[in-house]
Amino acid sequence: MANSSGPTRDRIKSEAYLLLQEKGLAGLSMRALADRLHIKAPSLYKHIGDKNEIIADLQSRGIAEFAQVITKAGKTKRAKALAYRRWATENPHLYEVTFRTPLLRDRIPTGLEEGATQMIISITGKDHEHARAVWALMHGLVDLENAGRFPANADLEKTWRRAIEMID
Amino acid sequence: MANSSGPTRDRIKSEAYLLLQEKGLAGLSMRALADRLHIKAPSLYKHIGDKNEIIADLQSRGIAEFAQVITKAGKTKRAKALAYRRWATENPHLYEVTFRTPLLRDRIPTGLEEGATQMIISITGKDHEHARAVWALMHGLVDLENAGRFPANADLEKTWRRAIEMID
DNA sequence: CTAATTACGCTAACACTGTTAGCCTTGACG
DNA sequence: CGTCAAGGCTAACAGTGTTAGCGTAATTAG
Repeated sequence: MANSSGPTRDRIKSEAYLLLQEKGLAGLSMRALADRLHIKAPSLYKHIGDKNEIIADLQSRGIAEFAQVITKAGKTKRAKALAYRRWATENPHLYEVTFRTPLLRDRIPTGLEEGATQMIISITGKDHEHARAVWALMHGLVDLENAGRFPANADLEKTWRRAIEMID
Repeated sequence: MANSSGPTRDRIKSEAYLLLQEKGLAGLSMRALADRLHIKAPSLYKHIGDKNEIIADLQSRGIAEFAQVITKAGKTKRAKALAYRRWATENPHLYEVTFRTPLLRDRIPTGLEEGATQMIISITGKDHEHARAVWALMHGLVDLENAGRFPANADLEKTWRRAIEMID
């Protein structure tokens, strides 16, 4: 048929992003993605190599978005930390694929990961190791919260306040 | 056949534990588990309700083991923290199912989760919120390390030292 | 002791996953 | 105008958890 508006690689990846945000990582199947583009799943492979190419693209978008959000947040550590939490909470699926899924380093643009790391270091104002500990704290809080690890009656506002005290 | 040594529910769960430790969560399929017990996958359902019953049991074992290990570790915060890391690193699959998989609260013994929480609180010596932040820090470090999130040249010893400074 | 019931194997099947092989039509280009 | 690639398609494979239904061996009831 060679449809006049056949999905290009970019169109597929954009639609994957929307599908992820709506249905989550578990809902992001090749068939569901193909449905949205009004083609059949095997046809996707005329444009992309495999599903990991899509995952890698989503991770790239996630890292870039994340860097944007943190950079634009108020410049205190507290503001940055709360922006981290806010973004992660509002984009749980993107967070999952970006920070809870093995990073496909070979398939994301070079420098992207390093750039995000440098940004965190510039915020903490100290060395790599300190920055990593701070990142781990933020990530741990988000991860445990998103996984429903904290009891329902847990005071997360207060928990984050405590966490921010630790890094200040 | 009604095999004289037919697998009881407990035997299935124990074998699942071994299979998890050997092959990881992805390798823990009902068919692979059945193979080890020399039966076919559908026969498992004569003894257990569904796979989640197995997952819940593994989570229970994980929490119990974890509590044991941390309790028995030296009594300084530093010793406890290093024991946390050690256990997580040596049992990555059990850690994954216990702390990276949604907790099946309805199906684990009552009090088990709360007991583990109390233990952490007793170590930090402060309130629930502080304990949660400390836990999040440990978990975040382990999670990022296990997911290969830190660059290959990262000095993780130093990172943990920094983290321990934060909670002391 | 026999009859009935329960326990516990089995195979076949369903709906789902990512992915490959191979076919066919359409549009572009020499 | 013929050739060829682009990009659809269906059928299929191996894997996942799970259900239905069958058959037989062990246990229990009368």
